[in-house]
Amino acid sequence: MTAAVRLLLADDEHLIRGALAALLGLEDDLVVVAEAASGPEALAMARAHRPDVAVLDLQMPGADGVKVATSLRTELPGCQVLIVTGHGRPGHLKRALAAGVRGFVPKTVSAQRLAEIIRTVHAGHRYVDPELAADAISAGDSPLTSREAEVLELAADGAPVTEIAERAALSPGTVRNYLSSAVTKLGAENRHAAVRLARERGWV
Amino acid sequence: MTAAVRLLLADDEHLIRGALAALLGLEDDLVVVAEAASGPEALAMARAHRPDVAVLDLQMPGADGVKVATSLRTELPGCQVLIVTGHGRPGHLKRALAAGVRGFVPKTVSAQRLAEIIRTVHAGHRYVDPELAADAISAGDSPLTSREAEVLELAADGAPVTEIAERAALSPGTVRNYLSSAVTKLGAENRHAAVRLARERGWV
DNA sequence: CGCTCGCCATGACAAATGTCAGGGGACGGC
DNA sequence: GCCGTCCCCTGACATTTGTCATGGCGAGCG
Repeated sequence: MTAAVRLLLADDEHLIRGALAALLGLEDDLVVVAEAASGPEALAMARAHRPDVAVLDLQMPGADGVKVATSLRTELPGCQVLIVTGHGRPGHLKRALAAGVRGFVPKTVSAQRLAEIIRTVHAGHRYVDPELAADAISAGDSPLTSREAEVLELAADGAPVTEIAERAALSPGTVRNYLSSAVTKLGAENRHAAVRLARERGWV
Repeated sequence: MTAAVRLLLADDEHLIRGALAALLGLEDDLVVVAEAASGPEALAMARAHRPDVAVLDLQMPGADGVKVATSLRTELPGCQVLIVTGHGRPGHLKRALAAGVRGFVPKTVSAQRLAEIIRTVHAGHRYVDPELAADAISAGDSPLTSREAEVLELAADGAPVTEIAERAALSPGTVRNYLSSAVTKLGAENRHAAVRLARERGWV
């Protein structure tokens, strides 16, 4: 018989992580060798235990799942990464795939299904939740240029133009122009609605 | 021996709900009699199965945990409500307690601990996570009047004043006055930052 | 009864923001 | 080399905001 798949579980919600560990541990061919509650901790655990598959939550303190995946890609090329997320936004999926993530599923799947997906990913295949994939495709690519996205992000917390200009080392007029074009491209009423839209689509 | 505590589990994330059901089911004195993935479904399940304790996620499609709790309070007075939440904001705790919720815990607790808390709540006691309680106390009460909060909420999606005025059936000038006073009270830079602050503190 | 407070409104002014029309420079593709 | 695109800026303008002063109305309270 082949050895069981060694898993790393990372999620900041102890309740979920523990429950998941217990359920996945019931499968004969899966074994949880490490758990982590934050991004940095996940990295440390991965280095120490060298799992076959890392199951990462997208939103974690310290470093999010995609960042961790990026680091793992170079440090442990043999370790496949599977991202699990509560509310998946189209842009996140794109970023995740770009980071070399092999699987991307919402938390609405059952544990049974997750176990299957883990096996799929471990076998070298990819798995992306069909619904999330459809969202990502229909949402399309971000129409924003990098500067537009950057300025929009700085505008996210409601800061006035002058402050954004300072933080971006741009002239206030330029900031307003970028903001204006971003708002137009997104079809929003104003920059704040634009920020919301961009966030929803995962473009910031 | 006494009969086992009958539980209703409601959470839109199947992964968590299933895992939780499995883990809590392992306890001798707990039995999961119903599961739901949305607010309305939770209500229907509660009516059908009349559980002793309802374990509700705070954020669910349809109706959030607090709304469900309010309905349950009148329909099934014998059913104690325990709210579980990912990221607890101070105001939510306050609203929950006002709705007659008996327990309020973050998802960072372990399943073991949750089982104990369920027993505590079923025994007629209350339980609030110490950390969340501290946050709620230090954050204090909302300084906003009801109209200020209402207008601020309508401003949340970045709508212009005229639109807010329309939706609130107020004059645009009045809206600006309320917004202005809310911004002042919260010590924010502008209304959008104010919305963020109020959200963080759970005041909207 | 007078007081305070929340509620709703108006009008006016200053400041911030959204929009438009420009113009230069860099860089890659045809 | 020319063209398109993105980058960065300027200046001017209309619109939207934030802020303030002011007033009327009703409810709760000493």
